[in-house]
Amino acid sequence: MKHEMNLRVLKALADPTRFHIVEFLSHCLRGKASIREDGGVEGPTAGEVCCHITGADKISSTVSHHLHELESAGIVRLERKGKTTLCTLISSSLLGLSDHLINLASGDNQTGCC
Amino acid sequence: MKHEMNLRVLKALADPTRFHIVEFLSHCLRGKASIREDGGVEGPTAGEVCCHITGADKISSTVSHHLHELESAGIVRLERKGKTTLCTLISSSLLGLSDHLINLASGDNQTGCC
DNA sequence: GTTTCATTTCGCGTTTCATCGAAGTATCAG
DNA sequence: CTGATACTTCGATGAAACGCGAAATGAAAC
Repeated sequence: MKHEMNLRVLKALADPTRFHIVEFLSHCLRGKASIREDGGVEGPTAGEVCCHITGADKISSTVSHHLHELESAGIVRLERKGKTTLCTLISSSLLGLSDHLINLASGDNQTGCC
Repeated sequence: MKHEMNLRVLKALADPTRFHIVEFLSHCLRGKASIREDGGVEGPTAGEVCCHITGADKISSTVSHHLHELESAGIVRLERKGKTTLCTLISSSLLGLSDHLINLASGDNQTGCC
C-alpha cells in the first residue's frame, strides 16, 4: 500500500542521523543527472557517508545500520562494488511523500479514513 | 531554524496514530476555505477526533497527548471553546516540509551540510 | 454552592529504538 | 595462504515514547 509506504518513509526520515544522511546524499546529487537504471550509479561510499556524519575515518556500525534502514524504507539504494558499498538517494521516494503531504494540506485526502 | 522545524514535523508525523489524526483533520478541510486568521476556525473537537481514531465515545488521554504533540510541532492548532477543544490542521506546516523534501530530491539542498 | 462533561495531567508498565564495542564476513592485495 | 580494508551482525545497554487507567483541572449547567 502507498499509505504504508509513506509511513515507512516518514519513520525513516524522523531520526536526526538518518535525516542528516539523506541531506548529505542529496548534496552529492548536485549537478548530476538523476539515478540511472542501468546500475551505473555514482554516489558516495558508506565510509564517506560515515565520515561526513560522525567525522570518523571508517564506517561505524551505527551508520551502517541507518543506511540499511533507509534502504528498507526505499529511500536509499545500496550497491556493493568490490570492497566498498555505494549509496544513492532514490528521489522518487521523497517526491512520493511530498505529494501526499500536499494532498493532506489541501484536504484532497484520498485515503479512506471514514 | 527552519531545519529544526522540519525535523519536528517529521517526528510528529512518524507515529501512525498522529498521522491518522492528521489525515482525519485533512478530511475535515474538504470543501472549506483555508484557516482563517481571525480565530474563527471551524474544525472537529478533540472528542470527535478521538471518536474517529479509537472509536471511543469520549476522548482518551492518548489522543489528547498526541494532539498536543502535533500542536507543539506546529501542525495543529488547538482552541479551547467552552468545554470542548477545537482542532485545526495548519496546512503551511505540511507544505513547508513538502518543499524541503522536493529540494532534497532534486539536490537543491541549501542546508550547510559541508 | 454542586454536578456534570470534556479534556488534561500523572504514574506506570511495556516496547521500541539509537548507540556502542566486539566479533564475524567479504573482498582484494601481496 | 596471510593480512588488510570495508562493511555487517551480534549482544547489551540506556533513553525515549506509546498506551492505559486514575486522579485532577476547567468550564458550563443546574
